[in-house]
Amino acid sequence: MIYHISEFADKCGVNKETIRYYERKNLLQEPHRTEAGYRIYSYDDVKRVGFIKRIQELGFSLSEIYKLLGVVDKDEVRCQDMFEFVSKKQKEVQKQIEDLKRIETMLDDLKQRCPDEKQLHSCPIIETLT
Amino acid sequence: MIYHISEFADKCGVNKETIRYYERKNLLQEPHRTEAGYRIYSYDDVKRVGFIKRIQELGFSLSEIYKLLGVVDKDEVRCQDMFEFVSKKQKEVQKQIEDLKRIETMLDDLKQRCPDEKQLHSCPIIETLT
DNA sequence: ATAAACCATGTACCATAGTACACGTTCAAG
DNA sequence: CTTGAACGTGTACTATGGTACATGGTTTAT
Repeated sequence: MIYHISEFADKCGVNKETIRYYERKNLLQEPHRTEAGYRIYSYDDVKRVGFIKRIQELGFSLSEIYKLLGVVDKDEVRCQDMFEFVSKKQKEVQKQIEDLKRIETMLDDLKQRCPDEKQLHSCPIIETLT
Repeated sequence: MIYHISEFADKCGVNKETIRYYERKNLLQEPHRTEAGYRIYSYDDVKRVGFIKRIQELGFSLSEIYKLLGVVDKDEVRCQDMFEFVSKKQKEVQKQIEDLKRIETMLDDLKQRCPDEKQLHSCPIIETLT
């Protein structure tokens, strides 16, 4: 199962320019090419882009993702200090979860103060949070 | 307790250009001015910027924050559809929490595979996640 | 009364994460 | 064997969220 760039981008749910962009940023290795120079992708590449998009949504920057992918690519250089990197990121993630839980509560309170389910007024919740 | 822009920005922990930027983006209302036109801020403004920065870190965009602040500002227009907006955002936040928990686990597993606490190799974890 | 420090406005610039476009080549169908 | 879709490269442009700077007015301390 191999794909050219358009089909590949479709399978990944991204624009094909994004694929070329990820290649420039080294998130995707140089793909194999046809005789004519057309890029060729495999299903593994689809999974890789899926991973990128998923953790990107969770607030990882592309350069952080590049670092993390060092593990997948077994790259000595990027794997240096991976333990520290992962530990630091984990702390961030834990804090983020705690904060999001508080935001969830805030949003809940905000909804509760919405008598006609259309308008919200004189809400002290956000001030409480500040 | 009133502040000019530099002291105000310091109290908020942001650059003073950021304050002017937030003003342009209507996240901060036009401040009062001195005779000479200098901006004047209060402690309430500090709390407001604090709120903005805090929920921004949690993945809210400035335009979402602008919308949310409609509640604080008791702005009829921005409060329209606030219930729907808040409900939608809440679902997003819940999903984000779930995803972050999975990422936390992934990071944990990643650390566990780090025998000398310095290097990580041949890790199938990320593939599991993809 | 003059320099330093601060403020104003406006515009330019930066990074991140793409997206679009121009221009040329290749492939596949009619 | 030509025409159109898909591909290649390179460069420009977009949005978001700022940051920096040029130019000029204001305030304060000496």
